[in-house]
Amino acid sequence: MSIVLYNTKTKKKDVFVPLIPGQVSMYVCGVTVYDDCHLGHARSALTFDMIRRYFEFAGYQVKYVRNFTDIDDKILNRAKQEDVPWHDISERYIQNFYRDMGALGITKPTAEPRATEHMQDILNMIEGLEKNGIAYQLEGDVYFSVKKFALYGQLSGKNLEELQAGARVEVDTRKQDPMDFALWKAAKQGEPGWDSPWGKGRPGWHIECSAMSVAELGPTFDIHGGGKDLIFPHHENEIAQSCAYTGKEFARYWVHNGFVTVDKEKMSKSLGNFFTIREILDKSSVSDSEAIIGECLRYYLLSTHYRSDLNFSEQSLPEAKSAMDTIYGLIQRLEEPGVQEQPAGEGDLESILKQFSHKFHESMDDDFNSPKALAVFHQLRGEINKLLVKGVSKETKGKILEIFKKYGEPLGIFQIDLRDWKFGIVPTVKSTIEHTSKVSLTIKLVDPTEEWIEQQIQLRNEARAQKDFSTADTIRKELAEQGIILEDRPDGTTRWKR
RNA sequence: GGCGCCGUACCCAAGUGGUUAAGGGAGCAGUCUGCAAAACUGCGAUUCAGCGGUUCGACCCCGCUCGGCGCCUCCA
Repeated sequence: MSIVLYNTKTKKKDVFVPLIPGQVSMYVCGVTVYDDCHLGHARSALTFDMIRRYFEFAGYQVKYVRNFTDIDDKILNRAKQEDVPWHDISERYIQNFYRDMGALGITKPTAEPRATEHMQDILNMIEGLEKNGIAYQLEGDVYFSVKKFALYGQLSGKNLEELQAGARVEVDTRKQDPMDFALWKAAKQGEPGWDSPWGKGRPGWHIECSAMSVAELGPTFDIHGGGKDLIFPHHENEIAQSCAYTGKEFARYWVHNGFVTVDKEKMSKSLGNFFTIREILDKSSVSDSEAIIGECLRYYLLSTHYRSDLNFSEQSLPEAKSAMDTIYGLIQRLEEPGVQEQPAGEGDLESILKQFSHKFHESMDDDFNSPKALAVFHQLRGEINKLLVKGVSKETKGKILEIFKKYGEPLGIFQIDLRDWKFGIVPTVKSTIEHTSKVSLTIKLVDPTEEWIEQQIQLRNEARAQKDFSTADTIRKELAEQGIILEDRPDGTTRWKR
């Protein structure tokens, strides 16, 4: 089966045919490291992590490049504010980025170039553009002449006349055309600068991605990704620069993810309606619940198609958690040794698993339809639960368990060891005021030892045996207050979970 | 002003020119249970913002209207 993906360039779903059979080369715009990343950044990283994982699941070898913009006005401003060297800022937020992505189970790309490490590539490209007559110098700055690139506007569906008509930017009158964008910016007093043919300066934002993608993946590569807010002007500019420089096709498939919104509005710094990954994770009172919240966030983000916007609200995480609990509950039952179960319900297993695999691939092959894939998981859950009621052998349970782990892998869910999963916690996020980042996330948790829990259960079951139900109920209630949930089995034994 | 996206049950959310319109959360009822919990079973949109059109047939295609949002400035 072939994978089909929506290509912004052609505005339709295209069958994916890689440049080199069996391999995928992909470049994704990373973050500018001047602050902690929020859910919106996480969504982009997660979308392409899922795409990468699924390609690998489908047998491709993936070259995945995601950059860091580590020199930029925002970084310089922040450094000025804090009165620290600019690279302290970028280094700090690169580390924070890793920490947050780690919690979300986002795997590291195969290469993570930083703009400052590719200064020579950037300079070469600008010089090349200047030689081609498509870039011009202006008092130490270098600009790209948009009019000289005929295909400008093709990706975003904009044309120059309309852009000019609607331009609300204050026009730099020195530029040949208001739409021309900076390739190189001359360093102002006190600002860091790199030597160049035009004097000390630093690269413009757009050229970095062109230079780094071409340096890492060559002039033409398969997929270029990013948030849909980057389509114009960032990706439009990248195409112009790269094609004008190499004379070859740039990215073959353009993939863009939708926004995370709050009250239907795009989550962003300027509106102040953002939730950082850190503030969500930090509220977790028990250290090892971070992975759980991470998976819940992942499940939540994957429960909407990557191209749609999704609205973050107070119920988002609790709903994801409840849905995941049902599957981890099944995993728990599958891991139990079981009581004298005669395998009576295994007859349909083969066809159930075959169906599942087929539907899973069908969903993901169709433009990475993760919400559909999750639905397929829940359908499997129902089928397996029915089988378990009838009785299933230990070997079969193990086999099913492997399926959940294996197919959960491309989505990055159901990967937590059962003993670390906590059924009792409910991550609740409360946004008190509209358009602010006020978050109160409460996770009620305590951590009684397993021995103590087993002991309590034994006491309770002794009471139950003597029909002393009030004592039994008291014990159950006390355990419940500690986040321990009891489930009595038909044979008189008791299962517990946190 | 230009370009574009979205509106599916109480909430979240897939989807197709003819299907029983997935799945999750919440809810209700039943089975099971000492009671619970879990699991299972059943109920829940005769309908896909509204109105027209195309069609043998549209929620899906086209047009308009209403409502929401995005890009055009840094933005994942």
